Amino acid sequence: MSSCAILFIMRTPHHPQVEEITVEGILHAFSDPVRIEIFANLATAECAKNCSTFLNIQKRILPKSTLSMHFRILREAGLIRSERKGVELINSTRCEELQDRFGPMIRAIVETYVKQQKTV
Amino acid sequence: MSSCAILFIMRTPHHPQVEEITVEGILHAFSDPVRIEIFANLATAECAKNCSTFLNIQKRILPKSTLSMHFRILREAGLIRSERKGVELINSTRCEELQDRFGPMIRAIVETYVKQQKTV
DNA sequence: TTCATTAGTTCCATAATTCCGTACTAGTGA
DNA sequence: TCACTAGTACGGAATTATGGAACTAATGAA
Repeated sequence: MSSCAILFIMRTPHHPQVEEITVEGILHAFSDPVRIEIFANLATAECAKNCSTFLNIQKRILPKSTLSMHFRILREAGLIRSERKGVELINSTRCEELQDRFGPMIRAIVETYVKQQKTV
Repeated sequence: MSSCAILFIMRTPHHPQVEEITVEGILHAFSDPVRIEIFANLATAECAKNCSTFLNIQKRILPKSTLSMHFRILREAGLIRSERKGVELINSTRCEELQDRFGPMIRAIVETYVKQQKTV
């Protein structure tokens, strides 16, 4: 049973319950330029995206392991959902679930960030 | 002239121009529980407060040097203004200056944080 | 003056995080 | 079975945070 749990670590990554999500956790996740860029991109995108979409981000190439870490932090903060589809991990925001408690805050952050990026 | 500048380092701490302030900087400043607590407290307070007001915060006693660093980060992110008044440093938010570019975001963050603290 | 006191800052050694190269696992398709 | 692709785990290097001790700057009393 425990070996089974270990086997599944790479299959279904852990997502916190909505009640476990905190403002501090969200703000820490957003405190990195790469992560807020990823989230803003996912939030304004038409469809979910895999991790490798972001290997090129903010004018530099990120190592896979670094990118993996950024996705883990966004996931553990409760901001995104990652689902395995074949060999890929498909990422989307959890905006609907977060709407009640964090909706206005997250929307304001993303809007302000996107507006800033346009002017720079 | 340069020695004069050095002399004044401990008198008037540096505050960035509004144009220099960034979303990432603000979110990094807010990513620490102590700092968001300080800012929320200043934002909802009737009057400006000195640093030592916060030596006791979040159920623990902070060393002066740590507190000093937290204020510096809030200041350098452009979130607060610190003005010397005698032996004290009087801190207040820069909400009015920030209103145009960051008002809605900061308000949403503080509101969400304050609401969370009430329920916990 | 000089001394004591208070409020913050700076310095620096240690602790904790983050970053990233390498080796790995898991799924797919030939 | 093998090669390939997508992503994770591990561990050391680089960076950042923490906090004690020594410091500066203002004030007020003797």
